[in-house]
Amino acid sequence: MAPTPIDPSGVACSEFLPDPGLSRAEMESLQRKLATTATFADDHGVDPAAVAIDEPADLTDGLPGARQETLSGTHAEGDDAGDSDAPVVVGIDQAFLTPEDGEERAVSAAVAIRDGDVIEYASATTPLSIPYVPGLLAFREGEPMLAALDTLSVEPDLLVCDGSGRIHFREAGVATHVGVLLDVPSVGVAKSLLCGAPDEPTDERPAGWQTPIRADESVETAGVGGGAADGDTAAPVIGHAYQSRQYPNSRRVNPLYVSPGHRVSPATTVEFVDALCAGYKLPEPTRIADAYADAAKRDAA
DNA sequence: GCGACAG
DNA sequence: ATCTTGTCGC
Repeated sequence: MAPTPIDPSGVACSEFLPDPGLSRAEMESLQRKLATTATFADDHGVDPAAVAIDEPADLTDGLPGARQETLSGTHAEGDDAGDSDAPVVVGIDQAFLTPEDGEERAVSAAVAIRDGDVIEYASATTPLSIPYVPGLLAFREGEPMLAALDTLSVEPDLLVCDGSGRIHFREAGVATHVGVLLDVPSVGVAKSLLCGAPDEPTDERPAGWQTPIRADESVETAGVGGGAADGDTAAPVIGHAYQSRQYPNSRRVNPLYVSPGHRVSPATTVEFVDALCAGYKLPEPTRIADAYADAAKRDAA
């Protein structure tokens, strides 16, 4: 099914499509508009405990098989599919094909997980028309992501994106773009900080540790209403640094930088990521999508 | 002008 | 993101 031309929020999807003709200023303008449309508060009805993953997937011997959904009209008891009432979490990641001579292509890989098990894989290979520019990542990778998500048969209750959401110069990272366009709850998980500042230093923190990331001078806050002179108001929390894993000694692990994409609050974003991590630095949906993207890339090559 | 910046 | 083997440490 083709992407909806206009999403429920009133943002025209066509404006979002990668367009080499769009100037940088125009793309930035669209992001400000998108940020105004985005919701950085909880509006999802998904309990973090309901999406928790306890056992990490074993990726040393290939990808985990997708468990078949029960296809019969009625619920079957005792089949090997998980709880079909549990929320569906979709992790998505990209890999790239850059031939010496040919055109650059993106391989988008989406993994749907329910009740701790992979229930579906979906990927799409798309030509890229825009180079990577910090702050404009969504205009490069957003379309490929939508293409992969479009082939999924299940509806995501929560989307876990690679990269930032609200932690962005205009509060419109790729997780926000995709979340708003599909009007699905989404969070962004980044391995490095794009902008903003942590309340506390993030070095050598134990697993489970977190600290708020607040908007700094480089962040244009969309906010609500007119221009209130924020003289002594604390800068808004746009995300968190979250230490998902740490080694007992020596070698240090950097924290993740997690932020709301759409319809999720900063605090709940951390809860989701915490629940989705199962012993590795990256949350399982992202970790599996990452492996799937590499596999799909090999097949495409 | 310099810095600085997800994937 | 991508180009890439071995290697230090739990």
